[in-house]
Amino acid sequence: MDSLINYVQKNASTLISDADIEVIKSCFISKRLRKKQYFLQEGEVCKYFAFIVKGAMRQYYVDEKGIEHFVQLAIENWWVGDRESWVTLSPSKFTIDAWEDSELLLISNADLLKLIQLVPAVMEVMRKMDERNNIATLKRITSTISYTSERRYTDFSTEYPDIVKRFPQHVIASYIGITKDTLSRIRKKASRK
Amino acid sequence: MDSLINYVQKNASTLISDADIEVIKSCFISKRLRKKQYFLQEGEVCKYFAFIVKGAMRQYYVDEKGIEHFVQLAIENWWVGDRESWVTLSPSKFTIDAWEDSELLLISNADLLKLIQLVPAVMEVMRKMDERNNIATLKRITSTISYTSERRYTDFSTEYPDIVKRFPQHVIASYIGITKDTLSRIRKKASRK
DNA sequence: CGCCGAGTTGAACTGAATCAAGAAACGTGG
DNA sequence: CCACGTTTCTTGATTCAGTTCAACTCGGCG
Repeated sequence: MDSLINYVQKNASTLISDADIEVIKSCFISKRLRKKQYFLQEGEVCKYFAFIVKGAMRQYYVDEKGIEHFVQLAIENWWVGDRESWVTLSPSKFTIDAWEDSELLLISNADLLKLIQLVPAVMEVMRKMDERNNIATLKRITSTISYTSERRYTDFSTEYPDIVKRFPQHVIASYIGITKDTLSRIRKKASRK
Repeated sequence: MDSLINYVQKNASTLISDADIEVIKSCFISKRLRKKQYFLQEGEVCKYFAFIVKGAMRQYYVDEKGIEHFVQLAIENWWVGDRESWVTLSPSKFTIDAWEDSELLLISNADLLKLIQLVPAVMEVMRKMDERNNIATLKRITSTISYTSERRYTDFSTEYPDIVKRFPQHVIASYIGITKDTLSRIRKKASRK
């Protein structure tokens, strides 16, 4: 729990009282996942959004040919979940699983809405989370529609070196929208320098 | 102004009082733009986020070769602006201009933060806006990393027919990450049915 | 009328995908 | 701790989707 409280405090502009800390804690559910375990399977409703205390999670879409497209990769102090399914309680098109043994803190949309009312600082923190998310995804889109795959990879690995270290190459490749074969060749080319 | 108030009321779960409406109105600045006029030029700070009362706006990134990559297209009842620049007051990498004569309602980040404090319903509305934005951009990413350009175009034009109608083809092409030539061929192929 | 931005089209080219095969790394159970 | 199977990564040959470039058309609009 501490890392969540830390995260909230770091992103809030005011000091969080001990009473508020207790309220926040009471809204989350702890969950542990082993590597390869599912957090969400395609077709299920994403009842909980998760704050990652420890571990690494992958969110992906499986197309008609059965190919997995990784749309989000998340590690400690990030959030993971299918926002659309979580908000609308509709079945998800995505699958989310643990890539490392992970510790999560779960919260339902209803509980988060309540929590936001009770502790205004949480509202601020969530707004900032959304804000960062919006900014980051727009950058990702700019990158995919503007640059070559080589440029996308070098940009990504300098911006998120920790992510690149913790997931296998074929996952990174999929995330930036290329095949593992192409990424292997890009890396080979880049290392000859 | 009415369309903004409408937008707020539609997205709020409680009734907005007349007093609140006055407060909201007082925080926004009206602005008219003629077709082709800039709202934001690369290198400037995006001081204001804009609610589009009427018109159509384009946000794009110009790469080293001088090619424009359209990252956002917006019409009535949407928001436009460079979120990162607006929040951090750093120079923007994007250009935003009017594609039709437009009427905008502008607000600075500082004023929005104030307004959120004064009128809690606005907080709720902004959160929903962010939420939708996050969901939509993740869909866009899923689409660009998973599908062929043909599929991306048909999906986009069924989901946003109004956008497709109001912007020229080469802009739409850039938005979905292909060249105007390719889009022209895709459309030709699709019409032979 | 003349010009300019938008769209179309063909031909040549190219970056990346696909397919297949082999090497390396990894982890799990005996 | 070794052996075996699985997953990951590499590499070459081929194919293909999409780009590039240039020429031409069309439809406004000043």
